[in-house]
Amino acid sequence: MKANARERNRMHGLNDALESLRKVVPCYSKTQKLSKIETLRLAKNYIWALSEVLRSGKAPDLMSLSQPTTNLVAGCLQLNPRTFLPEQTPDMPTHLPPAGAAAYPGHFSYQSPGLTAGLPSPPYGTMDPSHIFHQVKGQPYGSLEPFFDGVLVSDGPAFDPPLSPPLSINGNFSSFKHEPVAASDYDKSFSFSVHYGGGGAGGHPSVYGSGGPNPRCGELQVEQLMGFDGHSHHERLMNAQLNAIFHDS
DNA sequence: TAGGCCATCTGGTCCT
DNA sequence: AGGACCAGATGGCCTA
Repeated sequence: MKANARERNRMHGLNDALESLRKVVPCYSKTQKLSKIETLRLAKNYIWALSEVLRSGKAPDLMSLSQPTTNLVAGCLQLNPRTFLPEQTPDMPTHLPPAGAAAYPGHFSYQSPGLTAGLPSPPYGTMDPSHIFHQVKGQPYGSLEPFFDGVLVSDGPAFDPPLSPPLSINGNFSSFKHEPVAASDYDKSFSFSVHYGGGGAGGHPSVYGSGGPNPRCGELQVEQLMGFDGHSHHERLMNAQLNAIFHDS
């Protein structure tokens, strides 16, 4: 019994730490908790993305992303590339779709070898750009350098080999939708919200969900909520890119 | 009913 | 010896 109690407390401490982590990754939602594995993956990618921002001084370029990530960015956001990448014309895509993508424009799909899986992690959470831009932009680099010094030496993406099943993302660029979302489902303090569907069960989205339509979250939407208008177009694009990155696995 | 996620129990191993 | 850590087993809860 004593050993059990210790083990319980130990696991509670672990869960408390995980909960703290949930609150600082850009998908925190009070109503829809990220699973443990999703939290860890998201945190890993969050750190990587922020490191990229610090290293390069700009938002991560889609070209530097893995193919699944790039597909995820496009597929999940369901954005027209013109919206996503304002400088390019729809006739001559330079960033999207990535190599391996099928048809363009209008629609592409990337079928990764092996397993067929849906969106990697479909939390209903939201992302506050301040998580990234206020803390990174506003943070004097000097105070961060001691922490990152000697760490950010690699030029390549710092992603680990995929621990999760390969992604299979189907993106339809032509359907950019604005649909109202029940405000009660989300923390109103967030100004930027991206959420996407997924399968799974157990009261929360599945890590390897099928991505099937769902009354609440059948598709990822980029929405204009309060405060969103205050951001420049470019900044919104950066937010969208980063947000997508954080969901890669 | 199957599958995902979770909490808990439990035995083993390692460390102090 | 006692505590920390780990991993396997088990059962509950929930949703498709």
